[in-house]
Amino acid sequence: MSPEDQLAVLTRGTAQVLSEKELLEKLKLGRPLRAKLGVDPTAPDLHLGHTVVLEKLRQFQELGHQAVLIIGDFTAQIGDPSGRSKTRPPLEREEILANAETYTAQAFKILDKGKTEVVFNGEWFNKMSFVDVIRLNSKVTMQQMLQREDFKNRIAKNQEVRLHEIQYPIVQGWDSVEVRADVEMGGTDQLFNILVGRDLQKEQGQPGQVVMTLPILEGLDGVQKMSKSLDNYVGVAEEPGEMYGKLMSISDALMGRYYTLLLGEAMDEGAHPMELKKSLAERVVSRYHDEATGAAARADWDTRFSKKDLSAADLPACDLGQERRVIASAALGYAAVGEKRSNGDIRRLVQQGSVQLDGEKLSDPKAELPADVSGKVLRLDKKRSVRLV
RNA sequence: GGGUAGGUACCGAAGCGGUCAAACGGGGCAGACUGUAAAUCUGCUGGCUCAGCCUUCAGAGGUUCGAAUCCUCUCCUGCCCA
Repeated sequence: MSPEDQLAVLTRGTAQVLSEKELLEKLKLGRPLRAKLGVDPTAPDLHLGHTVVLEKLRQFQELGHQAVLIIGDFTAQIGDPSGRSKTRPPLEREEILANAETYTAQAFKILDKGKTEVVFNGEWFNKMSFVDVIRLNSKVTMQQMLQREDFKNRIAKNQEVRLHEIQYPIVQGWDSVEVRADVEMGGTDQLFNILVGRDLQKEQGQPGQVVMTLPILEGLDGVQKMSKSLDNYVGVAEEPGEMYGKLMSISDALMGRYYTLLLGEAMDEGAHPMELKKSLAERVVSRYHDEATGAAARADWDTRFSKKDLSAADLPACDLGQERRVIASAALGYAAVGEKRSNGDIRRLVQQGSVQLDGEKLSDPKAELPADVSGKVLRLDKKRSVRLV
């Protein structure tokens, strides 16, 4: 593919590219470009928000370029302040390594493993002496760091900014020098960090990397960015039903965004919003599982929620044993779906009519279930139900 | 280092000796309505063997019949000055 055509593909869907002209020049070099993406293994699950940028990296691979995936095992110990209004807690080393493992496994659902160079940035940072660190710091000015919006805002609001946080962009930037990146991509919140990398490269006599940012995907709440720590995400490794259900819960206003950023296409405004949402959910599930699973998730959802027919749905089994007290039974139900709830929580759900046996509200916490419950469906809340054994 | 303002539940924020498991707002959860959307109304939102009991208001002591509220020390944060 000609450099011009490649440029058209690569810039599609991006938030900004600094600059397209430079990217074109690099493409004309005729060698595979080194396209860098840094990920922070702060939690084990990759979610749809990450896929926006991973899909872009895959495009680079498809065009014959070299993907360089940097696992920020070192940076995760600092905590990226990007987009944060608070200091992020750093992680324990073992936790980070375990997370990194799951992370890469999931990233290869999108990336071509054979064409991806995976590096841990601890490789170089763990070897640095304190003098090296000070020297690295000398390449950047305080004023540059203070230009950054997150810091500016926090300072304006009298919130703390700790010194380790201003190291983060410098450290991430140095990664670009180490891997000699030609292009670095990231969410729009990474603009500052990526620019620091570009400056550091120039400082070291390398050509500066092209900066490519991609729009940030809003989380299920439709307001804040999708993030593990805000628990508003859909993980790429999640169960089909879970994934489908989460996608169905997004607001109509959000759907258009998901269509463009996840499916890479414009949403058909004419169709019924619910149809659009079902189709979005089905396609995303299909992508991370397979077509048949996507269709099955949709069919299951239809019986469970559209037809409200829980009896036919595929539910987790739950053996109550001799237990018949309502609260204790519901607690066993939650255990069966892998959730922990306090008795107070459950009592509340019962009193408010959320807990139901075959569609009948069990609103008295002191009542007991009938002796024979086998085959009956115990509904716990909107999303969770179990089949009693 | 000096001065000063603070540290209350998931977050923000009242309370400043008893009637405080702690107002109010946000968030979250549930019910009604629905398309597991939005909007709206209602309820709940520390734990438990739940009409009662237990553990909380940065931490440790103390005063008091009684402390989130008063005193002492400690830790932490903001702001101003150096």
